[in-house]
Amino acid sequence: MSQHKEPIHSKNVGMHHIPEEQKGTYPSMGMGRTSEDGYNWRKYGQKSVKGSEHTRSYYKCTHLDCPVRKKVQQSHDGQITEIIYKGGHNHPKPLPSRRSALGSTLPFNEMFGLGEGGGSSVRVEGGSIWRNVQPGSKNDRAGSDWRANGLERTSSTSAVSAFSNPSSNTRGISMGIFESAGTPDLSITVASQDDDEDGATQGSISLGDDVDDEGSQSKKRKKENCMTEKN
DNA sequence: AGCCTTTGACCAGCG
DNA sequence: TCGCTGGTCAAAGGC
Repeated sequence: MSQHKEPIHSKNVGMHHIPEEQKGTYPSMGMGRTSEDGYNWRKYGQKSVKGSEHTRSYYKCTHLDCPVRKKVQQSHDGQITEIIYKGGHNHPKPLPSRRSALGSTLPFNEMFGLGEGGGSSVRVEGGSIWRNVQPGSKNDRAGSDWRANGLERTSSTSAVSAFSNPSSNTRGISMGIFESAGTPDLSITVASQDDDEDGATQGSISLGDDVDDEGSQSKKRKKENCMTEKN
């Protein structure tokens, strides 16, 4: 498997500044089937894109009916330059006891290197998109791109502003939520800092109704209902 | 025994 | 219409 793959790969999302905790959280899985979001992912493909400058890996949520797919683009350094989620989970997070749902407890900002301003961008297509804006970083451009893409493919109600006030985003995390076909349940939550019990993780994202914590979910749900008024 | 990773090939969409 | 890129599937191997 990927037990002892390349250590360089294992840090993926963490970029360079990986807290020990995170390292510990990522025992030694090459890329982790359950990484950032705490879900189980199965790699189903890999391709070199952009002249082999970047490698794009394709992951699928291993859950039975979960259509969620994830694209992880990383440079030769093994650094994740972009993570793209497609769709939303329609199931709760798998229990950590199952196999390796370790990332479930990872701070959102850390798991993507947001806290450090690594430079990786994460976006969620087919439902919600979010990323960290890193002024001065190469991603700056990507930012525009991302946005364009998001709007492009999801020209629905842009609840962006109504969602999370861009002005109060803790670490410059801008996010937008869009409704898309095929993603009935999708909820994205950004715990700025004043938010609820997400205190443990200053930034958490929940795609689809998956958050395991019910408490916070209740609150979140309210928000979600406001914007993702799917039903 | 089961699940995941890896690699190659094939297909679809776009320029 | 041809070529290229991106995305997905399937088979084999490994842990």
